[in-house]
Amino acid sequence: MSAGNGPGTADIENGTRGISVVHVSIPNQAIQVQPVIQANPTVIHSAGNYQTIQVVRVAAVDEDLSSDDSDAKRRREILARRPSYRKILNDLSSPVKMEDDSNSSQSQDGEYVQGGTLQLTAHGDATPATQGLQTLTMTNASPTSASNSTGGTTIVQYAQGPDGQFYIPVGGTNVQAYQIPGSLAQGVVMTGSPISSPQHMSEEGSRKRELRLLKNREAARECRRKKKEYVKCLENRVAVLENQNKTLIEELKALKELYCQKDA
DNA sequence: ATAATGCGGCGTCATCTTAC
DNA sequence: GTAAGATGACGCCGCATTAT
Repeated sequence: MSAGNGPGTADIENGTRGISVVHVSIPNQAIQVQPVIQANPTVIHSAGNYQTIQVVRVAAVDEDLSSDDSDAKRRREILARRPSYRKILNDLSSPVKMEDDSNSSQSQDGEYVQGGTLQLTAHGDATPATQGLQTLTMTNASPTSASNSTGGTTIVQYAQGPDGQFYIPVGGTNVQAYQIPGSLAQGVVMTGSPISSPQHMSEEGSRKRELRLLKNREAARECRRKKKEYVKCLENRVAVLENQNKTLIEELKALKELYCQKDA
């Protein structure tokens, strides 16, 4: 859909689940861009003499969708779960690429940093580590992680004993038994005795659980970070639209005055 | 000084989404 | 269909601010 009224144009793309992405193009001279908005390339794309902003439109609960039963169902779906931030950001055609496991994100100063899901990379000699600690790098893990962190990258130290178990130091002094299943530790060559007995099975189960919790912990942190970023993005859009609204109101006022003068 | 309150972050669980 | 990732919901905790 496209609407061209006066100096500006608007295109609406139907997104998923009641979300529409509205592309609004208005002349450069009709918009004053605040620095904070310019710092966020997801908001404004410049095309010649026009600035294009995108407005996410989320259908209100009672809006339009309530026309029939299928719409009611759709509405329930919307209420049940909003689309993921990844999806929303993709819909916005944002430079914030959320592709597969290589999510990107925006840092506080507007710079985009590489981020994403837990990515384990082995460093050093991955042979049985009775000779010392090995490290795993977790890309874009939270700085508040229990492990050592440097600017979005968390280093997890571990040691592998002669029994094939991996040990992760806890609190710098304690060493907690922790075996990383081979299928889950990407890029890490796992050695160790085969696990078959019921006791080993239960140990394996609890280790799997621990690993799942660890990964989910990291995922939750990442999700919160993305959510904050998303909210920040929306706030920026609000600022843009308020500014645009103000400018248009002033323009309208000026045109009215001009018209009245001409009429008198 | 201390209780009350609000806020933000965290860990976990359950469930949904996505990729294969 | 399944495994792994993403995210909403919940409860907990620590910290800052405010009221008493």
